[in-house]
Amino acid sequence: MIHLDYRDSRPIYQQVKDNLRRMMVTGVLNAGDKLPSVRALASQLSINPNTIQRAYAELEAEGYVVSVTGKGNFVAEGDTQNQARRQELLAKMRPMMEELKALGMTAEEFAVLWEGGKDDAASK
Amino acid sequence: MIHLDYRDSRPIYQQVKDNLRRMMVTGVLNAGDKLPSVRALASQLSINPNTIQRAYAELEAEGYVVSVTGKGNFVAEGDTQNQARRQELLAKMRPMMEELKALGMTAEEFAVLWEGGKDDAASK
DNA sequence: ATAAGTGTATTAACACGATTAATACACTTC
DNA sequence: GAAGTGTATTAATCGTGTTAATACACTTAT
Repeated sequence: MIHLDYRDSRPIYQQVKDNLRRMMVTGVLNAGDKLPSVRALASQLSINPNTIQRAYAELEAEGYVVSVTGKGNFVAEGDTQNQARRQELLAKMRPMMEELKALGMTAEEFAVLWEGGKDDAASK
Repeated sequence: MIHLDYRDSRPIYQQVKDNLRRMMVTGVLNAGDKLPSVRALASQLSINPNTIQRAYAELEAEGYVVSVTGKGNFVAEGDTQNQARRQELLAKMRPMMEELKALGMTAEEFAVLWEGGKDDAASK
């Protein structure tokens, strides 16, 4: 079941996306399952259908969902999901890694980081 | 010399930051050098002193600059610069790496990525 | 074929946050 | 104490992201 939190600063469509993604990853929803129609889900959550549409569209772009005009939205195959999501994350990380290289970071340091690097998080 | 481009969508303070950082990294400015005062630089670029102040403040937070009230802003030591910039980048990357782990990405795959991974960039 | 369901596209209103400005305060040096 | 420096606070402004309103296109079943 999807639950929205209006005190959360994150946009609605993002909350919907995360809810659905979690349900798909955890097996609450399985490949091939039909998702609620944009209007049905919008009505159920008392929000605009376009907001659901946006969530579905982005999930499709990420490979989690397959949309078919006139029929509905369906959960994509698991492998497809992972592949697409990986590409997305890696695309974001690549430029940062380039700069880290330029700053002299070594492959060894990076390997350590992948494990569970203990650093002070100096986020602004 | 700092040059601003008002057709650029990036904010002024960001352009100032990048200009200064580049000058420091390329050796046009060296550790210990005194930077122009916030008012002087603002006047020279015909912008508000607060904008320069913000640029300097963020560069200081990133370890590139040291500010001393009443005296001025100075270029920090090179090592400090790198350390701070690394921390910043790693802080951004960490959550992404966490998700990649959850998606089943292995240390080996990641090591390859560090080298020069050949992928299609599926940026939306 | 037509109605009722589905997803999609376009446009506009709205709100919030980032950016910049205005102004006053605090410190250092001469 | 005057003239330089950085700092803090507040407010105005402007963009952009988010959501809504509405119309369009496709599929299925009656």
